[in-house]
Order: sequence, then C-alpha cells, then structure tokens
Amino acid sequence: MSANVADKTPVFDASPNAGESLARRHPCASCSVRDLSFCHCLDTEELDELESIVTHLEVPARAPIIDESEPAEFLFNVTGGAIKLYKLLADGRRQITGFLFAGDFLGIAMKENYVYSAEAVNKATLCRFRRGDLENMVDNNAKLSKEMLSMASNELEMAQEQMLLLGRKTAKEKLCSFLMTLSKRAQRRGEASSPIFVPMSRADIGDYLGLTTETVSRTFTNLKRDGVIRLQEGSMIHLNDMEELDDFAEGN
Amino acid sequence: MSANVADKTPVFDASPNAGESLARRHPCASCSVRDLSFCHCLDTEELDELESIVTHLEVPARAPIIDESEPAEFLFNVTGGAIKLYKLLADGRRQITGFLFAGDFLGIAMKENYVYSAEAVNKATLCRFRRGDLENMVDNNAKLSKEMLSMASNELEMAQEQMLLLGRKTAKEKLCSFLMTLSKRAQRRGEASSPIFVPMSRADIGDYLGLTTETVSRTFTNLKRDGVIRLQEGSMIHLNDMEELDDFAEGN
DNA sequence: CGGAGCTTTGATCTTCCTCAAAAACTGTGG
DNA sequence: CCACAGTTTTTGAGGAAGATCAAAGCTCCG
Repeated sequence: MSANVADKTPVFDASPNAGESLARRHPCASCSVRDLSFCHCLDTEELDELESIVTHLEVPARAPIIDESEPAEFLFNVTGGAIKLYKLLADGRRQITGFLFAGDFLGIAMKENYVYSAEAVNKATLCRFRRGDLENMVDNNAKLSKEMLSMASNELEMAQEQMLLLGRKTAKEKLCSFLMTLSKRAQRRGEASSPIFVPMSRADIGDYLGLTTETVSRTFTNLKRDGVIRLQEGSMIHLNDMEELDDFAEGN
Repeated sequence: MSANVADKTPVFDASPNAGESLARRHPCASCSVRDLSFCHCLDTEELDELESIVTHLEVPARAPIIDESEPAEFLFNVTGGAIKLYKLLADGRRQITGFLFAGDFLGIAMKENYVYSAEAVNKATLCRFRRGDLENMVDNNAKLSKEMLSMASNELEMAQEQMLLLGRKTAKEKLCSFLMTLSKRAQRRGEASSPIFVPMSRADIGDYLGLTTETVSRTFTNLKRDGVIRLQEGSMIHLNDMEELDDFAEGN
C-alpha cells in the first residue's frame, strides 16, 4: 500500500550532473515552467536554496504519487504531464477533486497525513520536496508564504466553482464547463484555446464531474452531433464555437 | 443591487463607547470568540492595531452581506449567528458553498471582486475590515499571514470533502454527512455533540447538498422513522446513534 | 495480428426532481 | 391569548435525467 513512487529512488535526478553548465547546476533557474510555478517569486539566491532541497522525478502513466491518510512526507511541483487528485469512499466510489498540470503545486491543503490521493494521468515529471524542508523555507520567506496563500486562495475559488457544477449543473452543462475550463487554462498559458489536449479517460472525466463513464460518452456524442465539438486524434478536442460552449456551461 | 449591510452604517459599533472600561477600549482582548478566530494569534499590541481598523456590525436574519462580482471592499469575521455563502447560475439555481459560524472568517478567497455572495441565516454579528487595511496588516505580520494560510488550507480540505459528497453520495449519505459535520464542529467547540442546533431552512440544506427541499424533507422523515434522529423544538436535532449516523455518512 | 482495455451504444431501472396540495409553524395585530 | 396570513415543511403522484447492466466497436501496443 505504500509502494508509492514517492518512496522510490527517483528515475531522473538532476543532482548527479551538477558542476557542469549553469543549466545543470541551476536547473531551477532555467526551468521552463518556472513562471507558472510557485518558485517564480524567488531570486537566484533563494533558488539555490530551493534547489538544495529538491529532487526531480519522472513517473509513468497511472503511477500513484500520494495516498490519502498516509503520512505527508513529500510535497510536489508538477513540471510536466497531468496528475489527478481524488478521494474514495469505502465501496470504491471515487471523486476526482482536481487535475494538476505543469506548474501546479501538489500539497497545499496538507496536514500530518495526506487528505487525498494523487496519481499520474499520463507520463509526468515532478519536483519533490520533503514537507519539513519546504515548510521551513516558507516560514522564513515572506514572498513564498504570500505565494502559498495566493495559490490556496485560487484553489479555493476553483473548488467553489466545482461545487456549483457538481451540485447544480446538468450533464451537458458539466461537460461544457469542463471543456471551457481546460480551454481557458490553455489560453492563460499562451497555448491555443481551441484544439485542446484532454489526456484523461472518460472514467476520469466522469469521476471529476460526478457522472458515469457512459453519461460522459453519451454527452460527448450529443455535443459532436450538434456540432459543438469535434474529436481529433491524439486526445485533442476541437471547440467549434467557444461562445456557444460557454453559454451551455453557464446554463444559458 | 448594492443595498448591502456592508454599505450601511453599523447597527452596533463599539468605537463610540471607547475610553471607558478595558473591555470597552479593548473589546478584542475580551472577545468571547477570539480563540476561535484568526485573531487568536495576535498579542495585545497587535490587537490594538486590529481594533483600530475594525467595525462591529449586527445584521438581521436574511440580510445580504456581500454580493458576488461586486468590488471586494470589506472582509469579515463572524462573531455570532450563522452566515451562508453561495453562488448562483443565471436562471436562479443556487449552490451554497459553506456555512460560517462564530469565529469563522469571511473573505479568504477574495480577488478585487467577491467571488461568491453571503447572507445571514439568522441574526448575526460581524467584525468588518476594509480589505486594504487587513491585507496591510497581514503583509506585515508573519503570524497573521501563517494563520490565513492555515485557514485557507482548512477551507480547501472542507471543500474537497464537499465535492466528494456532491459528486458521489446519495441523498441519505449527504444528509447524514451534513449532520455529522455540524455535530463534530459543535464538539470541537466544546458544545454537546448531540442535540445540535440546525438554524438553516430545508431549502438552504438542499442548496448546500445538491438536493431539492422536498428530498431533504423526505430524507429527514426517513431518518426519523428509522430512529436515527429526533427533531426537537427550536431547530434542535437529536442524533440517536452517532456511530450509525457516521456509517451512513460514509456509505457503509 | 491479437487481445486487453477503452469507448460507444442500447435497453431498462432507480433515484431524485417536478408539480401540486395539505399540514404545520411563525409572527402580528386585535 | 387567539385568529389569521404568510411562509416553511411535509406528503403524494408522476416524470425525467442519469445510473446500471450488457454487449458490440475501437485503439493501441506488444
């Protein structure tokens, strides 16, 4: 039950390569997702400190990353791929509470033990920190502490939006909201807003939206039939009319 | 649309009485809910500072307190009564995202504009702060900043639990979870865990649990019939078997 | 090329919603 | 203290969205 990747030797670790190019010695400084990550607020010196406590990991699709109720030994920053966070009921019913992508932090609402589980959707890369190490750094760094509060605040806002979705939206509205959220996220990151990459399975989408796989599939079929979306190869989905989609998402 | 109590002259304001007893001059120091509130972490001097930016309000049942998408001018700390937070869809569907009680802080996930609305469930008392004032104080006070992060973290955990409830629990499980949550909260505050005070209407409970008023009522009736709960006068609900209730809540 | 795992589609069923009306409460004024 | 009007809660009947059960297509890899 504790055979987590978190426990294993990292597949990829930058530290053995230290002492060569600046990029090698300071991978954080040249990190491609730093401006999306909590560490964007740190200066060179602070990055050095961060680097001294980080381990870089690469995990395959479906790899478990943390398990609810296990001691919260590690926190993570996602640098590539997608991660799903979820909670389970005793009989196996699952609620995915969020998806994390490059730049997202994993471990904000953490006590002594993890309060949810996390698993890689596809191949993913992560920065791993010992909780104590990172907490220490946050305690002694006002910028970092402010950044954490800001992240928690954003997460909370997203969670409230998701509660509205789960409690009050129809299947169609849920799915349209989901697509719009992915699209807007891509846009914020400077990617195209329309063919969007949707790496998660129908089952994952269902467990995120409070629906079954079958209902997700049927609703996708309806949206295709009505010309709202077009499925493309490689898990890409083309959104034909963003404004229409947004209206559907908001129940108009 | 902006006829909020927040805009009006406070019904009750401690400042005019200043200059008399210590309790008057330092109401914060003698506040009965301080150890439940974010300000429990402040020393006497800091309390003075806090006091210089606070206004005390009393609002009647159903009074609107903040409105989603209005400029976020004020933040609040609840000192008495109950407050509901909610989001609306265009056609009036409502999702209550949380209830606040004495000691709870209102305004954690706040941007320039409010991201949800809030309204008093019953007569309530509040400490009101200008957002800028409080943010200033938080920025210059590590204890306060840490406290805010901790509160945000707790909120987030509760939100995730609520997502599990909304997405994956049955009506009976939802209602039992709701009662258990209220009971545990009361217990944490040193109150009895069993006859619990449930001031909100069936409609409010429904909008919190993603159900209709009728389903809430029917489910209450079933729980009464099965001897799980007993409704008492004054909105009190007696929980006959906490363990059984908890099992129902978790889907066992 | 083959097979395991997704996804889609179909048929049927269940839970919860909707609409409607009666019953119980709440507060107010006489 | 009681009567009454408005509101909230409860109960009932019927309906609909989405779940469940089942099976057929697809995909993607090895």
